[in-house]
Amino acid sequence: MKMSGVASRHNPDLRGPKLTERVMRNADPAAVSAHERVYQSLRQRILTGGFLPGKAVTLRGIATQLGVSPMPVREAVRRLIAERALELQDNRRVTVPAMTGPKFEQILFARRTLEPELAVRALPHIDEAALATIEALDDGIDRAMASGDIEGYMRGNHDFHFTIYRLAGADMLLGLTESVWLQFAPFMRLVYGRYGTSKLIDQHVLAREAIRKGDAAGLAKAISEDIMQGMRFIGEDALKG
Amino acid sequence: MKMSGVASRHNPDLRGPKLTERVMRNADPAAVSAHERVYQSLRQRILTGGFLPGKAVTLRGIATQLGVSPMPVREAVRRLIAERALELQDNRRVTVPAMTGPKFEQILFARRTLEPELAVRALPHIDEAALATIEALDDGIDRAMASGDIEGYMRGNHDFHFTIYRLAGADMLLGLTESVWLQFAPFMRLVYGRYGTSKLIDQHVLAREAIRKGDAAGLAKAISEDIMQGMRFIGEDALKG
DNA sequence: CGTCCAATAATGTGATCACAAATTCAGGAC
DNA sequence: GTCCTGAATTTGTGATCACATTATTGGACG
Repeated sequence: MKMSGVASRHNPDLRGPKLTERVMRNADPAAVSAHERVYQSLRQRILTGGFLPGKAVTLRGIATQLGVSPMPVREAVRRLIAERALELQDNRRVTVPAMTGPKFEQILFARRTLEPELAVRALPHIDEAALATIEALDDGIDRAMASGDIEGYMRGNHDFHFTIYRLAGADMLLGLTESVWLQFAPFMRLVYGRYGTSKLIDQHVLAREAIRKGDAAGLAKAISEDIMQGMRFIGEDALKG
Repeated sequence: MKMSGVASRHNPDLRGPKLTERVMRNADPAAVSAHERVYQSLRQRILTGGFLPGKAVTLRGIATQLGVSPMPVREAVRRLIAERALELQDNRRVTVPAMTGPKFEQILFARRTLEPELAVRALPHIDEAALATIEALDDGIDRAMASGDIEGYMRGNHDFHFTIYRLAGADMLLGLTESVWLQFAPFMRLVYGRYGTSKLIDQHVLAREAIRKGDAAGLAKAISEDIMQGMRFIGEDALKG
């Protein structure tokens, strides 16, 4: 159980027998740091509802799962805590925070303020190719909804919104919005898991139309409606359940 | 220069001679973690303009300055990067990000959307004691302005706004706002350093009046004006300089 | 069968080491 | 002087260790 002084158990392609013989950092120049990979992995998992709110997330557990040492996990988790995607409670346990009524209401306010703005700013930059991508994403959402693929629906919905928002070229506002999504996604997943995706209505058609017509006011309204509809659906749970 | 296997050079009150004899973690039950202290320290320094935009911040440098090992600094810095208070460039250097025109505009939008809302939400919870605190802070600001104490002015201004905002009980929106402040504070300091604080006008009087009268619309307007005035002043630099 | 309580394991935190990549520095050529 | 170039130093990153604290477990007692 102690396992003292043994060469890295983490990096798979480690061969050298001596302790510091071969650390084998990734030599690829385009390589990305381990904590970045861990971050992206955890982030994606949170956004698609891969973690249950309230359930503890352990550093060593994630590290083993992802085949890295606890170190990069610490940095990734710290980052996600800063973005409020994770929460560090007094007992030092790291969990996905639970939803509360007030928090839900604040998220709704933030979304309705930020996202229509981002969409409107993006509008002039949505060319034919981008529109095609967006519509393909929406079609994927419909398929996921029809087949009850919750994770696919959530990933598609996120991608649909953010491929639009990214085109606004408003990094700072985009960052705020990303943080907001990280905060409600796990809860969204909870509700969908309970009620399924069958009751969902694709509100994105209005947005697609507004984009095609270059109608800024219409796009803002469509995004706002989409937010309201989706959030009302899960909000029925938030305030009561 | 190898220094292998020597007891901690960091924690000052370390006495034990043997390696793992005495790590001397803080035994105080109300103790806060080292990275939290480092975080608060760096954060305060950023908010009062203690770092120059563009200047590199080194982990070991901060660690030495604060008398801790690089470890907690890494976590604090990672957190500040997530809040966009610091920036990790490709060369792996950590710096305070520079201001750009688009970023300035987005910050302005975020502030004008979030802060009046927070103030209005706080209004019902501002009692006599809180109002006294707020007015005392504003008086401090006036003194700092008069004496050209830029750092004092910035700290006072931050505290003035956030003692109000905190009373809104809207943690999530407050977090977004904190992140926004961290992003413009260093630049604000730059401008003040160039032109001084003498041209500033205390716009807080209107806010104080609105609070006393319980006038929500008036408070929102006052906060909005305060933001516009302060940001316009530094914005003259942002877009041209 | 439930309730303590001691022992055991697991977890977050901080320190240190090793290393590759980046930066800085020294000195030589022009 | 300026520009190069290779050595020396510094820096961020990942791994590992040590430790206090928190959770969990396993019986003994009621």
